[in-house]
Amino acid sequence: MVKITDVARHAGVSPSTVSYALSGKRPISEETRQRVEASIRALGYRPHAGARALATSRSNVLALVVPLRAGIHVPVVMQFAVSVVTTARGHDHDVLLLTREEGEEGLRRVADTALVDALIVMDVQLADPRLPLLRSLDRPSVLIGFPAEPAGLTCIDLDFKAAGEACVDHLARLGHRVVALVGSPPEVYVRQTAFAQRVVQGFTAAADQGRLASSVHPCEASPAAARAVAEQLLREQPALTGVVVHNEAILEPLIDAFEELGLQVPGDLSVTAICPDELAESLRVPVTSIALPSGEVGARAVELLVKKLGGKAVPEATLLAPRMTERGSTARRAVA
Amino acid sequence: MVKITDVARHAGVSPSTVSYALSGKRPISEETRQRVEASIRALGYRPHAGARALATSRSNVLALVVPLRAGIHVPVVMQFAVSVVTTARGHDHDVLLLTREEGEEGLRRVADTALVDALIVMDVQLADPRLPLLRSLDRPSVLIGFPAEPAGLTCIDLDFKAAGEACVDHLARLGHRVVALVGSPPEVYVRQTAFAQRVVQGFTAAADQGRLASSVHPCEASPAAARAVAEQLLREQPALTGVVVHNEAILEPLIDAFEELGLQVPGDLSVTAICPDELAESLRVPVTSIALPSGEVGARAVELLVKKLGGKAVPEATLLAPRMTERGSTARRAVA
DNA sequence: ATGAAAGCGCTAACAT
DNA sequence: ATGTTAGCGCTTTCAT
Repeated sequence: MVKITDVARHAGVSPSTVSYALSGKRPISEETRQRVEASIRALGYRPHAGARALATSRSNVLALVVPLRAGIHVPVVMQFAVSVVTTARGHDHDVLLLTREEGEEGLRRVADTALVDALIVMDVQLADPRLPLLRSLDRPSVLIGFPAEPAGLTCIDLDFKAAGEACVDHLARLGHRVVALVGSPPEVYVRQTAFAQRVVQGFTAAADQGRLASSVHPCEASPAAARAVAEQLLREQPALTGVVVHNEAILEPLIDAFEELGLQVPGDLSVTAICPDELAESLRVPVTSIALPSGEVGARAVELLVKKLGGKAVPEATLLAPRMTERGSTARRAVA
Repeated sequence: MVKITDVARHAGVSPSTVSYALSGKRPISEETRQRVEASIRALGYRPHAGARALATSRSNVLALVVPLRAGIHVPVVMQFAVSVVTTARGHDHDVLLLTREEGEEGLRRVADTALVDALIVMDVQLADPRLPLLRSLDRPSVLIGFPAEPAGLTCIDLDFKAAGEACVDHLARLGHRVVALVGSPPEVYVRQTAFAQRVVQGFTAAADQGRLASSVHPCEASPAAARAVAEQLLREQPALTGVVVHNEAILEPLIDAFEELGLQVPGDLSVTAICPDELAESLRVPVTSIALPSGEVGARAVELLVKKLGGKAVPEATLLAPRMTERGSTARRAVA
């Protein structure tokens, strides 16, 4: 292994000069900088990550904790992870992948051993058991999603409440008076995952304010469950003309079920969703939707973390405004 | 930060005793071990990862290079990654996530800086530009997939050739005489991704040997493309009764298209696939399939790597035998 | 503008 | 069975 002293000898300078030439933390004459850089290339020198971490107490590694449980749409997690890695690399950091299964002990481990400088935690629940730990850790973190008590933590997410509202407002503007929210699987609500709750809040609030009749229906991630919900809605809410779907897995089967039950989308029923744009675009009936901007959230999360690592203050809460794209699945309510 | 000398002082022993108590690399009297462990807990001591890496030249971190390109089924990648992380943790290792976009320079970087001890590379192509680098690196690696020239490398994957054969054999045994393979998007073949090619080889070889008429059809990952292929097959191969699908994204739309075109599955057409079990199970018509065992491949890859790190020899090639599960989508050919 | 040298926290000879 | 100590490779203070 070629080390900094090898480079120093080859360039005829001291190790510290090589170090400073690399970091730019003190002025180096143009001439010696050239010689040092030439030697580095000639010898193929790479600073040893562990040695550097030891000397600087910085590993330049971020931890990313991903969920892998029922009811979470996998491509969203993946896209998020990729965007975190890409953005982190742009700031000279690498990313250590942790699963949620490691629990609090896992977070403590990577933080206390100084394996990582900071942490990004996905899939935050309203009362997340990891919150006290994250508050007490000596390393900064960013949460994806908002817990019930976000004080003292840095959180970022799509503004799901606003997203729920935007869907209802869109439907109301098109003249719809009876709307339903088909949501995530029951376990997601039982777990009190924040984002699912917030959609419900926004949906309900906007419906109440606009004096729409509304109802909420959790739904398992299976075509059969989608079919069941569709049948139930037709039976119990015959006046229904607007549906908001917040469940990637059943968006397509649900629309299929409605059509098989004789309802045209958007002729008889307007459907809008909160889901990744790629999904909304790819369906047989392209769906008007609020984008789930996983890539942007990931990138912003890393940027927040890098700022915190640099000692800069960052806002505790970052809510990304919902962005709606109209596609073919919503239309003005047909007047009977 | 609490360090090993703090623990030593607190326990009234030397730092090396603490170190050895932790590693078990030399005998410690039961009594002092107790004292040391008590002190460790009392102080909440965690060895500094960087310091340890510097002293041992082992970071206990594995690199995982994931693809994120068109034509790759995301859940498979994710499941693989999770299984790698879980298995690695079982061997006291962590996982650094790299995207393929970092290229050879990225691999060289994490290897030469000693950030990682070893590498797992997914989505290997027949003539992968990273192969020479991986051969020359001073750190062990395991490839997921087989390049054209695997000599000197450790590779593991499902035996895709055998999988292609098994599908044809299954169909042949049911009396089918004209079969088609609906494969991955064209770009996957153009890129010469090994596994796609091998399915074609196995499919074709088995068909030729069994004297079945056969044809191969790449297919984009869109319902429209699936529909087009279905129509083309009916038009050009009216005698077709058996289809092998190797393309997760279009398995469901393709079956839908066949049925819309008036073909019952499995009454008129037997369909078998190479795909994750969860997908095959979840369809309206559960599909007879060869499992894509991402979890097992990930776990085995880590185990191979850990063995290599331990200085043990491992086989260059590991081919996982295909495992077929019969579900509702294949049946004996109806005799006209 | 550059060099010398003292750590960073841990492990593993080399003692005893 | 345990202690002493010399590094591991790098950064950064302190000199000059």
